[in-house]
Amino acid sequence: MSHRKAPNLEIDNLDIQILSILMKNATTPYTEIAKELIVSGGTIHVRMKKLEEMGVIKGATLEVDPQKLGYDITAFLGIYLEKGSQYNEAVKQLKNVKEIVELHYTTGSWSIFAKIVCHDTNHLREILNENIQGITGVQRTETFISLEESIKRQITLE
Amino acid sequence: MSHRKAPNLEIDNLDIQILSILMKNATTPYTEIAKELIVSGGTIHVRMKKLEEMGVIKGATLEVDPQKLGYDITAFLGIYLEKGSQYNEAVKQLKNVKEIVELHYTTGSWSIFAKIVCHDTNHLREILNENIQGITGVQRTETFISLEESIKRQITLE
DNA sequence: GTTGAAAAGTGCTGCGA
DNA sequence: TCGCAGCACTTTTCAAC
Repeated sequence: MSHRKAPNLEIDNLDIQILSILMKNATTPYTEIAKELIVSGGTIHVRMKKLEEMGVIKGATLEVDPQKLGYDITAFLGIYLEKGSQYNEAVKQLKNVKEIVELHYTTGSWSIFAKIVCHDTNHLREILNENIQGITGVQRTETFISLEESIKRQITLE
Repeated sequence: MSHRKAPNLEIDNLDIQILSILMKNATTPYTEIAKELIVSGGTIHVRMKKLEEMGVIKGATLEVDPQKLGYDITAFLGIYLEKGSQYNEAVKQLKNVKEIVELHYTTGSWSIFAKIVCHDTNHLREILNENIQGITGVQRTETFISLEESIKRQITLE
């Protein structure tokens, strides 16, 4: 009887521990992870390959300090749409606003909730007036400026 | 006359281009970046070292898909404090709530604005009731659940 | 500051258990 | 399925421009 063993699609404790280490520092060498978890480097490699194939790992990104690059203002925008059905079209246009780094379709007061990073308050006003208020279906917006980011981290696994 | 030359603390166009490439994919080899920008691998290394020393680079993190790890709910919380002066103490306690991945001190309706990632609606309710409502100074909270994350990216440099 | 190449360290692959 | 060992590649260093 033919019996093809599918790659193990379960995520076990070892996988979680590997991910936990790399989520904090993606440049940690496999050999160091292996030593810490008391397995071989090859095992780390196999597990990482599995996790990539499963789509659990979306990639590795470099974290930069926006302030050091002249981006001083982080703000949140609640956007009211005339009709909920305009969501897709609005998102399409909002994708062109490079200062928007995160955008959600949310329950509650607003249809759209966005996080935006810009140089200063003038820059923020420009984006609001010129790029966002002009989008089809956008009724009005509420802005919340972040005065301090006290927590910024990834989810803690398990 | 003693004249110590400080390391060049300016960020030029080459630095920006290097950062842009690595912000999309932190695993891009230096040799490949060098080839693309038509400089040597050594130069990339020197620039990266400078950017690290300047604190522009905060680290590299592995991006995972929370849903594939059983975290299905992303929500935003607006938290009202009785007094603004309770902020520091509240943050200290909120840091222990592992499901909170981002926390800001904001202008507008709320004192605190948080992003939270959890398993399901029950888990969210648990955190709200048991971990957040009990914190000193927390008056009430407003919850916005993300039904769809349409944009998630880093700032576009220059 | 940049280059190019040598040295050190890491990631990858196949065989064996 | 895991671990070990050799090979390929990348990062790091350094003398010279």
